[in-house]
Amino acid sequence: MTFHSKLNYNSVMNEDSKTELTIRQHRGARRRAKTRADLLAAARKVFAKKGYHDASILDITEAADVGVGTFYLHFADKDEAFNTLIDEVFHILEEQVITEVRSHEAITLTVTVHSIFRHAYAQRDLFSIALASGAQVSRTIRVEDTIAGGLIRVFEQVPQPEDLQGYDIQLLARLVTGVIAQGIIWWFDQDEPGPEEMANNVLALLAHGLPASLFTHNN
Amino acid sequence: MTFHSKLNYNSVMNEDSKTELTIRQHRGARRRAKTRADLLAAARKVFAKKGYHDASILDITEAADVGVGTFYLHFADKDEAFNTLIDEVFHILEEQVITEVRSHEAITLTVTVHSIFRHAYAQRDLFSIALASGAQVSRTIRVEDTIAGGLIRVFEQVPQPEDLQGYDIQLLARLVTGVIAQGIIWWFDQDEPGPEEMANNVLALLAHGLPASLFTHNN
Amino acid sequence: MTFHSKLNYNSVMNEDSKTELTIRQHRGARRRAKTRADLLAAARKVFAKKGYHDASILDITEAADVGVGTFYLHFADKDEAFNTLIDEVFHILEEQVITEVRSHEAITLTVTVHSIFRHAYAQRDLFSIALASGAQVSRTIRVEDTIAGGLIRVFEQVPQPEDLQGYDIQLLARLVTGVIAQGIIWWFDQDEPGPEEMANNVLALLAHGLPASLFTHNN
Amino acid sequence: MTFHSKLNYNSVMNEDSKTELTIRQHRGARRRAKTRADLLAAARKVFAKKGYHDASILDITEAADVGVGTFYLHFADKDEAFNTLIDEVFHILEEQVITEVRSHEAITLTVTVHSIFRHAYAQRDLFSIALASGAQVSRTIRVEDTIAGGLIRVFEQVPQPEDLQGYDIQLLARLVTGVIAQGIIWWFDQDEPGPEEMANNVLALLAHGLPASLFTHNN
DNA sequence: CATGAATGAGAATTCATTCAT
DNA sequence: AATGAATGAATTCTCATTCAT
Repeated sequence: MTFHSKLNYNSVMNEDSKTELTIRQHRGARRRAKTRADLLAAARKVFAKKGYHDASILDITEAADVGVGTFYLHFADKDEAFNTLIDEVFHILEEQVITEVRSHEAITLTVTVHSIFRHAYAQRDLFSIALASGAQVSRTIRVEDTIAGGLIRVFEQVPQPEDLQGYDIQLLARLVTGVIAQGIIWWFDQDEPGPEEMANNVLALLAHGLPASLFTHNN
Repeated sequence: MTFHSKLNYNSVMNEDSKTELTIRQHRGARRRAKTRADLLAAARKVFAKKGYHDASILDITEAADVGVGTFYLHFADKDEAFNTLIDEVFHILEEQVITEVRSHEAITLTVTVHSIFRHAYAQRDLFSIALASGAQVSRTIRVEDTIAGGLIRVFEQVPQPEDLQGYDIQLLARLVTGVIAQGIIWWFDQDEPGPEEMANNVLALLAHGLPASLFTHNN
Repeated sequence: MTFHSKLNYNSVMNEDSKTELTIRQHRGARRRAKTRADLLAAARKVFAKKGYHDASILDITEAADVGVGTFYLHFADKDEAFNTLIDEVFHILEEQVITEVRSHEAITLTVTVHSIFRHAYAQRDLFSIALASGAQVSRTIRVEDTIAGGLIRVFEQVPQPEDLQGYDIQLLARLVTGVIAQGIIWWFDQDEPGPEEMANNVLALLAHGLPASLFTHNN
Repeated sequence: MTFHSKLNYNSVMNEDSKTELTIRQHRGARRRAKTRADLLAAARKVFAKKGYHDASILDITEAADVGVGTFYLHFADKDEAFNTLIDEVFHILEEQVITEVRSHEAITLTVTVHSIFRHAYAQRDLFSIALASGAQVSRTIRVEDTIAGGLIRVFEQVPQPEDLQGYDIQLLARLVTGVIAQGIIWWFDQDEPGPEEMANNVLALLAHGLPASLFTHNN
């Protein structure tokens, strides 16, 4: 888990800070980071269990075993905590997918989709909240945007760009995102199939489409 | 808009009811139905604007220009008003899709998808709420269930069932639902493309899938 | 049941009232009285079941099978309906006790107490409400006042007034009322013993008091 | 007033708590206890003035000069506050009566009744509410039960049990409770006579009963 | 830094009462 | 006279947020 971006938060120091003080601050900073991590872990648990709206700050602070006021020392409000949580997971998703994809010779949908599902399955709890409550929380970067963004990057690197001619890339990415999102939502209630098989299902659909007989009616 | 199912509410009449009584009852019932319709219209507007959770009963009654108490004369709580709204639209969707599909020689995905998008586009506001808040409201029949249900019916009537062999119909229906849902969600922020073109986009994806070059990396 | 005191309520007549009109009014008056009686009967039932505060006007009008508005045609508010009910029962109590007592040669506590319990047992439902809710309703003549009043009359007619010398008649009447009231309250939960035996119990206590051994400690 | 049972609320302390911590905790706990006491005092005043049903939470918090929400920090609802109040007084009554009675050679009605009235007079306000509203509040241990319970204990310790033969002890205790309760209710409106004289009146009635001339009519 | 008692705005809900028909 | 739809004041209760310690 990485909180580095937040750690300098309070690092503006008192003018009379001495070496000793610096050490103290380090201790404080460490404690602070620990508390913050506790809060985020608790928030995740609580959000997953109760959903965004029914989760109260008290729920979270109790789960984190800290005082109510402490929450506000780390987050401006519930929104911020939620967004932090979501952002975190998505940054990891992005990084991980990028890394995994890079380790292959080319960026293909196959690799990307597998990678997404693998990560989403491991983090089912958060993805549930994100997909269920995302639209409710104003400032949230919608999960779908992240996925769609990843897909667009894949589409743009297609070897024969003419293959995608005629498609509205943006819309296309969205529609494909829909398939993937539903795959993840499927895990709300059931754990089967696992990520690899799920990816295969989705890829099969995306690769060949549905049987022609569903679209026309020849007699 | 049809509230017919509710209009008989007060129409059970005493056998010995006189013309005068009948008129009286009618006036009351008519007023009642009008108020109910106003409330539903207001609820629709408010839900669309603020989302399920941030809409308060007061918001709704003010938009409907009735007293707070009046709301509770017609609905037990916010949930019930919301569900009424959703149910209504979905019953109409179902009926309309079924009717439209029937008027064709065979039930094809083509017809179904076009029909769904046509209806959803006309009712974009409600579909937004339904797709965004659905998961938040316990009793709601999730929109996705309705769509998936319709798709399953289509799948089951495919002329050559062997074409779908190997597919998990339930999951498949879900995944396809995802594409359609994202198509509708697309209309959250923009009005283009219209329903027919949207349907065509979706159908193209579903019929042929994505270009093979996206999946493999031949050199 | 006597509503005579209320029946002239609306009897101020239009100047142009004709004989025919009078007849019509009679019909109206009869109908009016019937509705009023229905409402009182319903109120009694509802008050007995739910208590004063939890009984709503709607409860009463529904039980009486009339419209809500009708209630206000007969009573100014809930209080008035309640008080009417109580007053009625107490007037009957008074009349009945007076009649019964008169039929005996002399007014004795024995006769009075038996008479009170007989009546109270028959009307347990109303007495319950009166004793339980009486203090809650501002304008109500408290039940205890009625009983105490009756007792005072008995005390004042005692053949040898010197027997009561030293007693504060008012307070004494109250204290005795307490015994009787508790006898009635006893019937909240149980129906045994019946009125005659209850009266005997109370009279035994009032006649001889409790055994002396309870008061002193001789060894 | 003793809130001791609640005072240890926050006093469970970390073993490694330092002096500083102890003080901090004490301050919080002290403030909390003070607020709670304020609320109870205010509730007492408000209940006494308006009765149970007409007292609103707002009335109480305004009288206590705290925010509305604060009430709910200390009591689940109006019922709980009311019951707390009643329980408190009755536990004190019980303890006090028991103590006083013990200090005498034997448990006699004389001592018990005097003790009850002495306490009830000092707490007239609360006893009023308790006797007037008791039946309205579901969970309340009815005041009468407490008094009756005390009396039963006295009756059971009578030196010559055969003296009470033929009496239904339960009912008898209730009836006697009625006398005592009416004595207390007498103080609703007037302050005279004081507790000792009141007790004497009641004891006189209970010891010797009423003059025989009230019961029979010999000429 | 951490705490948790206190706060009060805001939400839901009820119900006595009015009034057009 | 009767009706019942509509009203809105009043009440309970919750919870994000503040702040003294």
